[in-house]
Amino acid sequence: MKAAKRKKLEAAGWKVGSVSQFLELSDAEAMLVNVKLALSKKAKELRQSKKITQNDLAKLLGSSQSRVAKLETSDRSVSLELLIRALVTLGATRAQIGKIVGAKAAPTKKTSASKKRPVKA
Amino acid sequence: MKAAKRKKLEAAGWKVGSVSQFLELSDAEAMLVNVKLALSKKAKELRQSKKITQNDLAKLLGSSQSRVAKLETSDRSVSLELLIRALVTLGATRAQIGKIVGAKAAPTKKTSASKKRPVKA
DNA sequence: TCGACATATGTCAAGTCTGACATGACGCTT
DNA sequence: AAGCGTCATGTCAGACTTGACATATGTCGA
Repeated sequence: MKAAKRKKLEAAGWKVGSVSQFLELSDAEAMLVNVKLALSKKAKELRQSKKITQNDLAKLLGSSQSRVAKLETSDRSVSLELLIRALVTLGATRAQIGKIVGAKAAPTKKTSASKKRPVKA
Repeated sequence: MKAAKRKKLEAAGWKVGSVSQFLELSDAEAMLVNVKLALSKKAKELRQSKKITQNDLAKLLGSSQSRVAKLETSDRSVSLELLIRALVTLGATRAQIGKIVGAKAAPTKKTSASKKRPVKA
């Protein structure tokens, strides 16, 4: 990296160096995990309050019971998009979803050993 | 679908039938498009306010300039996840992101002919 | 106990997203 | 004009996500 560029980045508030990228990424990653957790929790609550089964919701979503189950247990294999589609389908408004996303994570409840990466062994 | 089940769903507020699923899905889909638009707009603003280039951000994200460009132009091929990673990396807080997600869509500005699906021709 | 239902977990083929690369367009500075 | 920096767009192999299915576990009432 050229000195001029480095200077520019530092001026913008970056600690330039290989460490920075790593830290920023884990920040974002951790944040995403929390958001997903909150969203899936809400999805489960909403579905249950509507008194419909995972299978019912799956049909409304054009998906399957197993995916809805994974959705509600925050399985690694569910995307943010699916989570939000589920919430909207369950009647959540954009404002409500925004509120969940914006809410600070609850004071680190023992988030039992989150499993490691091998989505595809 | 058995009558009992249908009754249960209707009680929960669903118009049961093939139409319902379709409507719910396009609802969710449209909402997601709007949210993505808002997020990418914000990402571009944030990056520019930090006076860094797409390439700089790409490095911080562990991605590439082209993907950041697609990100900022709301290309169909960018996920919500990437958008949010970018925002966090740019320093946005969870609350700020939640606010964007929750904000109602601006009164339908002429969203010039959004291209059709062939992500992969 | 059995059967029906609801939910959880594993697997997989098919579809989607990603980083990387190539290239094009535009504006500046030299 | 040529070179450079910045951003946009197309393409592709590899990684990830999805719906579907099989199967396991738990619950409840007959």
